[in-house]
Amino acid sequence: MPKTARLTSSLSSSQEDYVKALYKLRHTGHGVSTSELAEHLHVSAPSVSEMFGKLAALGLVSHDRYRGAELTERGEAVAVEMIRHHRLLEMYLVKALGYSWDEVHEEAERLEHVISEQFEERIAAALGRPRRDPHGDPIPSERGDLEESPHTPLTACAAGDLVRVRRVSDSDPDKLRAIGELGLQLGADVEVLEPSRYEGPITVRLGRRLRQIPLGLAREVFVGD
Amino acid sequence: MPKTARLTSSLSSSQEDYVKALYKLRHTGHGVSTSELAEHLHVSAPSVSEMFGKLAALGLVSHDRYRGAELTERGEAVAVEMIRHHRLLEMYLVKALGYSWDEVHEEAERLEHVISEQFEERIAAALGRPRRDPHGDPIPSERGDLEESPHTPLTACAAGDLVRVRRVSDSDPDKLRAIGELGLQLGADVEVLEPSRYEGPITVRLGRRLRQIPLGLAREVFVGD
DNA sequence: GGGCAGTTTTCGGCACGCCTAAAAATCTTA
DNA sequence: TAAGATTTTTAGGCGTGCCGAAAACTGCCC
Repeated sequence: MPKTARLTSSLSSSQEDYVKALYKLRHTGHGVSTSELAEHLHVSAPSVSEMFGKLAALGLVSHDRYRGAELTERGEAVAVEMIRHHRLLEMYLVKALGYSWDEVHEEAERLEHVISEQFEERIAAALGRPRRDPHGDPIPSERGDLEESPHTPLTACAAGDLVRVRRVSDSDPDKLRAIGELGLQLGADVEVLEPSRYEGPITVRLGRRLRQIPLGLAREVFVGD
Repeated sequence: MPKTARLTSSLSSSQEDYVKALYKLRHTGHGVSTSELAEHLHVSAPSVSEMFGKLAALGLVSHDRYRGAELTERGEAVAVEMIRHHRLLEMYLVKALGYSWDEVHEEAERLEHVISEQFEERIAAALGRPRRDPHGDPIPSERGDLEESPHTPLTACAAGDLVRVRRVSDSDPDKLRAIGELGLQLGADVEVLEPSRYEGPITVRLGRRLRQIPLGLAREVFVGD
């Protein structure tokens, strides 16, 4: 049985970005709308409409005209492969090259489109095949299995809750940096002293220190036990 | 004094490839010809002609119509920056990720266009700021200084010469692999027993072993003392 | 110095990925 | 359910990087 060629062969960076975005937005009931994807990728609706056609022709997307698009099984496999690249790269940049968690996204975003399977394999091996990236997001296995991300936001905690930081949203580098400076590293133990009131900050205990976590940051932090 | 922005900002991968090629072929007396560059890059002459215009408009190239093109000082700085990226990446792939010297070129070729200055700096630091890449080619300094490559081919040696392998041409991965398998690593001590006769192999002593080096491989190996 | 070979540039065209404006379809709601 | 609002698609255009064919130029040789 010949080893499967990389799924992403012959896709352009743009196409890969569309596939990734479709995966990220897939929650949306039945298909991702043109305008939703356009906003997410900062392109116009016609650009998305056009790309839907191309990706459908490639068999990566099923497109109900005027309704929305969804990844096919093959499209999903491509997306998961891209996510594996991205998260492994982020982990490698942090662990091997000393990047901070707010610096990795942009670099990984560019690298993920050009690395070979060999590169992927080598950094995975060098890292000891990690299961999570620096933000706590799960790294898909080589076979494409992908766990779910922790999803209880710190804002959902009640006074007295004892929780551990499990994941931070990687959407905004500035917020990531701020969260890091507050000491909310992955694995940090947090006791919630006072939940947010009137959109104000959450008061927590972190080790011996008390901290006020602005609501805007607390929403980016996800916890578990 | 503000730090100079990266010279390669806003250049496309193609443009960077043209600049690199112009640097590589620069020996050619007065300017590189359209057809020479076209052949080197596997594109048509019209494509090169067009790109000469664009690079000239960017101030990276000076173009004598119908005569040929040469890098300007700025163009040369861009080329050296690309070469620094490329050679640092090759070294990193070998030293940090276990690539062999015949596997690195292609990967570096793709990565060099997308890495940030931060990435460059981090891998340079991780490697201890190496002066040579895995093939023995000099790595330009951050300031753009570039030594010359060793250039005495093994084929120029006479019987009895005691030399050391200093550089191997990185142009052909297959030859590189073959050269490695013969034991001609960088730094290897070689005694030339019998130079090539009638296009036949060169006989050398490598440690305790005698080796026949086919002429096609010997031409890729450069030596010094 | 004129012709001719070979090289270089111009011209017209194609695919890609993007855009705006306009047309078509769908959704909403009175 | 029909008009108006919204969304999506089509149409037409632009820049990049590539191509082949044709025109323009250079240089060499008689």
